[in-house]
Amino acid sequence: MPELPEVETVRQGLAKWVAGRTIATVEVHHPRAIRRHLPGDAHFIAMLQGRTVVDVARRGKYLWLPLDSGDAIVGHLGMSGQLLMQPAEAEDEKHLRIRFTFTDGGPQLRFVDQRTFGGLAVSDGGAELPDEIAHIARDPMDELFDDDAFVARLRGKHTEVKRALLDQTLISGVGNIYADEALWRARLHGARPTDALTGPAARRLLAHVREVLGEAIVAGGTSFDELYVNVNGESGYFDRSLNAYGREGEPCHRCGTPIRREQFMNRSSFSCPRCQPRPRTH
DNA sequence: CGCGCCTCCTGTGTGC
DNA sequence: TGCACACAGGAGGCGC
Repeated sequence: MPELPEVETVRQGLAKWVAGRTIATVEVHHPRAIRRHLPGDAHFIAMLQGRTVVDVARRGKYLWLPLDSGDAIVGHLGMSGQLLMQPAEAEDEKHLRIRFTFTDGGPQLRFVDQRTFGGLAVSDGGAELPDEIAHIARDPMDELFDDDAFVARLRGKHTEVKRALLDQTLISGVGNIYADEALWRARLHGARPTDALTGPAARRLLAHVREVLGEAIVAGGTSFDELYVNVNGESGYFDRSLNAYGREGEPCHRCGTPIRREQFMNRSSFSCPRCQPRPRTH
């Protein structure tokens, strides 16, 4: 499930393989793959053909490819999206949605997406920061992320701490897996109310978020199945380092208590019953 | 306006 | 063996 470390791994691969190359052709194989782009496929294609990719940028779980035109390709992988570099002769993937070829005749860029929660769009004049991403907060790996402002906003919210970590307008890039991992490291239950967190506790949590994201980037991300791979089709190996996510019934790596699984926000949450006691409810 | 629930989508695994 | 259903979950939209 692509979160910040997986998207950053893809970004690095794309930067290496497509920066500086000029787009020759674009094929759209599925209508849902083009997101929020009202003018349609023809316009999407026309704005991209003949353009040179200048760079590959990321904020949170969003990627964008600034073009020499000043526009940008904006992408989100959703649940199952992949951006793959493939030789022209490679067989089409079952869920191939968009294909880019380049004027140098080298490897193609393919957007492949089983569940079609992901998609690409063209952002008019979005090379610097696409409008489509303007509402997304900076992520904690961004050197301009404001720790003080984050702590103040977090503590000012009237919600549960895991909900806040998943709020991409507060802090971006954290999804279900890394939220659970950061909460485990911080010894906090996800249902803890944000307005009851002390400043130091909020700062410790942020430090743990940053630490787990950093370690996962080094590992190339977390792959449970074939749905997340880098641009060369390779899996990340951070799943070996997980302490909470997906470990229901297995011993906590700190205290040995079996990890519990709870339903939260219509999805699974994993935590240690002993290290992360549930807050008292009133 | 803040908060939280619902929905989109498809392949895989499980239980009867 | 086959069918029904739960599950995976990011994020936009909408209702309270």
